[in-house]
Amino acid sequence: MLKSYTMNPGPKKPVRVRLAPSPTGSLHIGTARTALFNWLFARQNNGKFILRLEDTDKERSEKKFEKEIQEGLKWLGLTWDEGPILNQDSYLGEFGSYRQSERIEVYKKYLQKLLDEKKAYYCYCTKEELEAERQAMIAEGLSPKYNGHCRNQINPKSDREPQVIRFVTSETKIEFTDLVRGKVIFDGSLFGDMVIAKNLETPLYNFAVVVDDEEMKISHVIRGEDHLSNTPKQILMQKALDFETPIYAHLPLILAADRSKLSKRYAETSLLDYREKGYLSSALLNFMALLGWHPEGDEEVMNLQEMTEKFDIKKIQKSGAVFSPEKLTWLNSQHIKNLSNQELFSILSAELKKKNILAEKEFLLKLIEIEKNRLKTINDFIPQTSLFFELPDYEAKLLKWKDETLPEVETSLLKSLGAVEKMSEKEFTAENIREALDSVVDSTSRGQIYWPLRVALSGQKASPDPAEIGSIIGKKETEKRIKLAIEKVTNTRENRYDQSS
RNA sequence: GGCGCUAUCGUCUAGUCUGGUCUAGGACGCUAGGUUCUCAUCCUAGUAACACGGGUUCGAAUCCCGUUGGCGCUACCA
Repeated sequence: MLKSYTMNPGPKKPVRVRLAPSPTGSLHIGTARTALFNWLFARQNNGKFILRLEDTDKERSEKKFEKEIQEGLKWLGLTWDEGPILNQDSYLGEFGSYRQSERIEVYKKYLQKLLDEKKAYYCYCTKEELEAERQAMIAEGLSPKYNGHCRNQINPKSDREPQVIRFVTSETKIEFTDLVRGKVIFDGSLFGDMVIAKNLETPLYNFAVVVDDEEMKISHVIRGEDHLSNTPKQILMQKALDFETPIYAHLPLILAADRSKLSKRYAETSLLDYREKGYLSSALLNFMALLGWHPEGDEEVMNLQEMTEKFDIKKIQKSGAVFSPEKLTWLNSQHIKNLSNQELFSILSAELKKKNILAEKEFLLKLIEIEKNRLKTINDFIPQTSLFFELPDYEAKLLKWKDETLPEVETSLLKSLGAVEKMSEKEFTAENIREALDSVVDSTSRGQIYWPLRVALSGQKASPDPAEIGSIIGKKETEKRIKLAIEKVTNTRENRYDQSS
C-alpha cells in the first residue's frame, strides 16, 4: 500500500528565500536571473534574501568564484540581507557560516541522527560492484537504482571499509505544489536508496541543501527547473528529519537559439562579461526578467523598482526561454537613453579614465548630449567620439555628395568655410552654425553643402550632424578641418586625370 | 531506456484557470515608407504563430484523450 506525502503550506512563515550557487564557475546569467526572481519575491513580501555558497565539492569550488559571484550580484544591485560579505573571509552570521564547507559539524549532527534512527546506513558496496549491477539492470531494461544490498546489513562485509552513507528512501508517491508548475507527483519507488554523504564529514549536495534550508528557515525555494527532480528526494529527507517542507517554485531554463542549454558557444554566459562589453546592469536585469516573465500591459522597459512593483511569481512561464542577444542590445540602448546626462557622465568618465583619455567635464557633457541616441553599449562611446579628439584620415572622394565632381565639392567647401569664417567664436553654437550654413544652401539640395562639410569635420561616412560637430570642436578647429579637406581635393585634382567626365 | 516538465509569430510573450468580444494583441528582429546631408534616434506600415490527430460543445488557442517534438534529471557533481 502506497502512502503519499502531500505538501501542506502550513502556517504562514516569514518569507526567507535564498540563492545557493556553487562557486565552481563565474556567475552564470541563469543564476543571476534566479537571483533576480528571488530578490524580487523577497522585496514584495517584506522578506529576506539570503546568499549561501554551496561548496561541498572541494575539488571544483574556488574562492575566486565566490568573489565573482558576489561582485556580480552587487553590480546588479541585488543585495542580500544575510550571507557572505564581499572581501571578508569569515562569513559567520546568525545561522553560523553561509559557506557549506564551514558547516560540516551541522551536517554531521543530522547525519548521525539519521544513522541512529536507522533512516540511513553505511554502504559497503564498491563502485565496481555498483557499476556492474547498474549495467545489468539497464540490460534488463529496468531503471537503474541501488538494490538496497547494505540496507539491512545482511552481509556486513566486516573486512571492508564503509564506502558511503545511504538514505533509506521510502517507496511512496511524493506530491508537491510548485508555484509555477502546479501539482507535481513523483514515484519514490524509482529512486533507490540514495547516497547522501561520502562519510560523516563529507555530505553531498542533496543532503546539505535540506539541512541548510531548514536551519536557515527558508520559506520558499525558488530555483532552476534542473532541480525539479531533486525536489522529491529532498522532501523525503525533510520528512525523515521532521523538517517543514518549504514552498517550491521552479523557474524555466534559459536556452540557446537551438533550444539547447545556454553555452558559451552561443552567447556569453558569464554575467560580468556583459559589464565588460558595455552593458548596463539595469538593462541586464530588465532582459533577464523578460526571460520567462512578462508584466501586465505593453511596456517592457523597466527598472528594478518598476519590476518590483509589477512582478508576479505566478505569472512565470513554464517552458524554457531562448536568450536573444538582439533584444538585450535593444534594451541596453533604451536604458542608456533613459539615463540622465549626469548619470551617463559618471559612467563614461570612469570609462575614459580606464583608457587614460583626458576630457573636461563640459566637453564630455556635450559629447554625451549628441551621442546618447547613438549608443548601443557604453563601449561604443570611445570609438564613436574619437573624431572629436582627432580627425581620422579619409580619402578625398568620400567628400563627394552623390555623383558630384571634385571641383563642385571644392566650391561647396569654400561656401561653408566662408559662412563659418563670418561667425565669431562666441556665437559658434550648433544652432547658429546651422543658420549660417542654411544661408549658403541652394534650396534644391542641402546635401550639397552638408555632406562634404560633415565628411570634412568627421572624416567618416556616418557621423553626427556637422553643425553639432563644429560647435563641439570650435571655430578654429572647424576652419582647420575644412581647409584640410579643400587641400585634399585640390591635391587629388592636380595629381590625377580629371575624373569628372 | 525510465521518470518528470513542457508546447501561441524566427525570438520573448499576452490570451488558457472562468470556452464566444481572438479575422490571436504587444515587444525584439527583419522589410518598406516618413523625418533627414550620412549614421543613429524617432514616427508609420508590413512580415509572421495557436505542433499534430481525435473527442466534448451550437461554438475550442482556451476543456479532455492520444501522438510527436523540445528540455531536465537519471553520479560517491551541484
